[in-house]
Amino acid sequence: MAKATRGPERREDALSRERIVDAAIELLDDEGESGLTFRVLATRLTTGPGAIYWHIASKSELLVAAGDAVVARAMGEVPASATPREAIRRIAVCVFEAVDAHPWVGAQLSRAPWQTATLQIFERIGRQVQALGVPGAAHFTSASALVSYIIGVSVQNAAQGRDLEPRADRAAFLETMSARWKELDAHEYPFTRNVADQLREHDDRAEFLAGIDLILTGIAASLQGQERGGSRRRPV
Amino acid sequence: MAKATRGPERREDALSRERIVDAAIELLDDEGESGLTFRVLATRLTTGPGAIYWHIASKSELLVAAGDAVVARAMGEVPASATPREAIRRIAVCVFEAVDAHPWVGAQLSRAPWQTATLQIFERIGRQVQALGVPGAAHFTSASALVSYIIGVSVQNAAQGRDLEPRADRAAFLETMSARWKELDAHEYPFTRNVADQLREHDDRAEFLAGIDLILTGIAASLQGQERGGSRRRPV
DNA sequence: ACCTGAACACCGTTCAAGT
DNA sequence: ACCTGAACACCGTTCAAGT
Repeated sequence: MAKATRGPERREDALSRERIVDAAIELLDDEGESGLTFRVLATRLTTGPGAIYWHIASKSELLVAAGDAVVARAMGEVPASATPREAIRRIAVCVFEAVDAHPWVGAQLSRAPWQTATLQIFERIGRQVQALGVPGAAHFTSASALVSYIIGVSVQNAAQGRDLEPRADRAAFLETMSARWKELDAHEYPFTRNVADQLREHDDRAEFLAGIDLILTGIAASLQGQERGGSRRRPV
Repeated sequence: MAKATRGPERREDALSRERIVDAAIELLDDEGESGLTFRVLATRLTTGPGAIYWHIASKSELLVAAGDAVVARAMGEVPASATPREAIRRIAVCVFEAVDAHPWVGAQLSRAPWQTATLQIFERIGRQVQALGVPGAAHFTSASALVSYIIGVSVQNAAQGRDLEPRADRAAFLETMSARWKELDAHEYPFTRNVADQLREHDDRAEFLAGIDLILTGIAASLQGQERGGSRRRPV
């Protein structure tokens, strides 16, 4: 099939920022963060390491671009939903799963905050915070808390799985970890020992959403306190 | 002053795991994460790079040990407090400030979750969650949400300041960032544009605590939902 | 047991030289 | 304008050899 491209004709195999970033994402997914090397990347693109520098200034710029691209695609996949609360949960899950599928994005998100990637998430969450009826003055704080939580947990979740062998039973991992918690010093770690069983049975995605719900409940409670009315609600 | 040490006498300048870790922390604080090099570290310890490997297996082990040490010291400095709610806020602030003072710890915390450092925070928070009256089955979830938020935000906050010049007015940084937000595309980023002023005036530490409060409020509200009938317990 | 420091196998990045 | 690939200035890590 012939494909109609616009703009000046380019060699199919010509280097471009876009091709480089896509190859980098592929390489990062295949080999992990330590697998991304200008030499390997150049080989995959059938060129030399120097060629890449014509299109991209540095490795860190490449990582930022790759992270932004992944987040942008994830945001594009957020399904529409009726209520703001439900929308927030969906955006959160999309970020969580995107980072889970591309663990290196996590490192990127926490390394470069207020980058395009974070901003996209912030904007999407912010609109829903607004829709929730949060007063203007609290927009930033509420959205910020949600975004921080979403990114923070996603990153930590991804880091957790990153070192596991490809299919290495997550269950087995939790099992050993739980066993280790039970062997902790009873005087130093009483709480942790007690919840060791809950660790074994827990579902990361569910815990993540439970945290979102706690924050949403907190926001809702604050709303109620703010609304005029005789009886002061719970303190915020 | 002569100092009385116990155990076998050792040369004052002998290498030891402890001395290496302390030197590493100092180096990391001075020069940032990229400044920690086995060669530089060896020079500071007036030895060769190979010597370090007798005491420590790898650079990543060194980073973990350094991070653990910093967190342990920070936890030691948490002041006592009357209510669980206040205690949680204090632990949170201590972590936040420790990571702020040692930005490289942030990367470490999110790179190696469920490491000793995280566990220490988890344990401390968990005890207070328990004291809050959260039912046993929700212990893990509540503590986990709090710890995730605390670490997540601390890490992102540290990453934010990390690239700033030593004293480079944070205010100036927020000013430029705020200005940039106002120039964003009105169709793509309506929310972010609107809160650009709030970004400029915001206080990271205050926003952080506001988020903690939202979660605590959420927990308290859940407690109340759980208790049937009269709400005899005071709000958290 | 503990330390030394040269050597190995890599990196990111640059740059003269090509097309 | 864009690409090539050798070369530079580093890394973490190892290991024979010393004490």
